[in-house]
Amino acid sequence: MAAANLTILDIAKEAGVSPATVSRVLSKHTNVSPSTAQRVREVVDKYSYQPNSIARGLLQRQSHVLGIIMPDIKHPYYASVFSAAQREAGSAGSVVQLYRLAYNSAITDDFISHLIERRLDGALLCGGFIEPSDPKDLSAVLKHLQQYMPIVTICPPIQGLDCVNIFPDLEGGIKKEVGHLARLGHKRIAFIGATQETRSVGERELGFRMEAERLSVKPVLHYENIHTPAMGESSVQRLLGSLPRSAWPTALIVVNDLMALGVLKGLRRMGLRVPEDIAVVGSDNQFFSEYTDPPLTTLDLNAEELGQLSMRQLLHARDSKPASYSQVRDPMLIVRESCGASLSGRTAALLEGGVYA
Amino acid sequence: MAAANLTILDIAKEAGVSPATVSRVLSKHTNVSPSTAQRVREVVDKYSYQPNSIARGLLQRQSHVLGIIMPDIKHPYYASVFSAAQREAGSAGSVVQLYRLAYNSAITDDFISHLIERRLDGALLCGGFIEPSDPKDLSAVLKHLQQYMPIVTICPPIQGLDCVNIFPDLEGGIKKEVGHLARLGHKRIAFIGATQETRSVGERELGFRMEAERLSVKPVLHYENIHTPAMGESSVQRLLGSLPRSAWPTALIVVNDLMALGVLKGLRRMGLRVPEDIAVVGSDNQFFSEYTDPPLTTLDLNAEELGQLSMRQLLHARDSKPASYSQVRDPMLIVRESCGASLSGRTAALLEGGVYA
DNA sequence: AAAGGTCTTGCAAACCTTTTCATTGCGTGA
DNA sequence: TCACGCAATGAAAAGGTTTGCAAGACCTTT
Repeated sequence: MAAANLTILDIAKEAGVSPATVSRVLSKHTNVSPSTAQRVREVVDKYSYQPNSIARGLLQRQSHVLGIIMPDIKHPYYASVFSAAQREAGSAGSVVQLYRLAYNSAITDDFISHLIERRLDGALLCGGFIEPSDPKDLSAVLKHLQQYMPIVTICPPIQGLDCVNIFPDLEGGIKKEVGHLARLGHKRIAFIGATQETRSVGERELGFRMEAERLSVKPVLHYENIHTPAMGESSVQRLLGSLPRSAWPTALIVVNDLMALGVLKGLRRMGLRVPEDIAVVGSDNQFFSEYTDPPLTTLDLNAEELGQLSMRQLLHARDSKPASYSQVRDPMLIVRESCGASLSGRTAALLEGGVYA
Repeated sequence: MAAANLTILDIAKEAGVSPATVSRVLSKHTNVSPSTAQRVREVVDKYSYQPNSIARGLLQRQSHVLGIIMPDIKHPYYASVFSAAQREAGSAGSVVQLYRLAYNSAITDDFISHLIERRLDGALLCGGFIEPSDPKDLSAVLKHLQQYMPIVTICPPIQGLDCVNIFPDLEGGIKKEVGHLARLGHKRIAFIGATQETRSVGERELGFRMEAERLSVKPVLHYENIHTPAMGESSVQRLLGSLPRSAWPTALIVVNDLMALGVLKGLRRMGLRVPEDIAVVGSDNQFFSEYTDPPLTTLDLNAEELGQLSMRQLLHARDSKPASYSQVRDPMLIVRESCGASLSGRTAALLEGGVYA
């Protein structure tokens, strides 16, 4: 297949110079006379020679390949992170590889081995990794990986692991939502979570519990196995079905907008109006959230910024530049119509420091 | 960073054998005595040694890396294709890299050079690439790439290019939709397209025109620049705004479900009911299409199958196995409520050979 | 007992590039 | 004119693995 497989040696011979000179012309053209450079370039063009980046990588100990680990590229959140990270890497002349780590599977040594074997320049770990039975396992495994390449995590901080971590403050975000709903008069609020991404769901739940207590709002928790729209649809039916109407929550906080999409449909099927009968808010603003009926009040996590920033940090770390830092991003409340704040929306949004869109 | 950087030589020395033997133990353990193998494996485990796949790649002329070229991983269609392709590659022990080729940019020699430089094992080209001014350019550029690696395309077939091509029959798909709508009594149907993905939109438009003529349905064409939900929203307002009410189409075929999402919102904003006032159908069933209000009648392109199949073909080609073939997939009409067939839906769906979901 | 196998292992080449070091040639300042 | 510095170039090593070839060891068969 690789029919035209000529090497730097062939080019050198044809141009009547040494391979070293060709290499110099092709990379940083230092100390090579214009006439020679010209001649070499002509031969290179003539045969449209492409240096073999594998050989280069071997010598330079840099593959210019970054790994991105995430559970599901089809999830819009991950797609956004990935897209931004890819772009950032690309503009630095590097390329990204996707490694899938399923939602409910721990990071095994085998998995790590794959990454090491590839001699990646760095790894971006994105996703609320399941906390293994012994929390030390996770950091131990990742520390092993760290001996080979820099890593940056986009998930709730991992205890005992020293690396750049960039993640939104989910706990604070949910508090904003609870506060917003409480201010609209809701006294009984339910949280519909998913047991899948243990750690990121946990942060949200914590924020929910704390703020609910602080504001004397009665919390109702409900969990489903996975977070798909279908699960959202069935979960809301199950939740409300299990409660006497008098005990129904008046507002629903859904762990992510994908499930909220299903929740909205479930409520529609039950003949309930949103937000008149029950308010619904999501929690990770996706492209479709603006187009649901009614448009979904939610939290913007700024996934693109997360991806770009973390990749930038990873590249810095690879080039052993300093400036590595960890930081927590502040999610922004986006008030739309599903929370019932339409009339006083602008005011309410202002109170939470969010926007009314 | 790569602190623990020991080589096969170190392992060989420690185990008291030659590097060749270590290599043999680690790969296909052919002809190596059990006791030696045991000893080597112990040392490997002790130091948790990982062979350098870069060095291996150099020698074997196989990188075990496949490239996937697409315009936008955030688009659910591409995400699905990518996801399935990644999975398929992964189960064959290979890894995928994403290369982004923006919607409106042609495949340049520079771009191709990048791929060649990386010495990929193959490339998957996914997306309705803009036909360059001279159609021969495209196939010429790709033929150049083909000299270095096998390629598989997931787009309308490219004239003059001999490679495996897997793509749904968009033309036929739209015909099914037109037929379906005509059967429901629609006489004036509009097609809302996007000028972005010239070739795949073109196929759809062709099917639309042909079938509209055959069935004596009056077609109305309308184009927008890019296909985002926002564009869908504004486009439908512009389309209807430009026509006297008496000339309004009674049904809208939207080039993809992302835009249809916006169209639905635009109609809602104009106070029009779907499907009572105007019917809407999409054309590439996405995860959210089932959850719109009303649920969207659309065409299922089976993106996952596309991704899996094409990657499988690519891997076959890499291993120079025969069985390469091109094929056109038949999109399936999914009748939901937005087309107004809810009552006779099951029947109508049957007529088109689709499903009623 | 000799000849011929089979199994195991090591040697060394090969993969293709980059980079250090040395060499050559030329110009310049003393 | 001599010595010195600098620009341009080449030779060769290095990077880590795989694999063809050959050799050695051990066993079987006649």
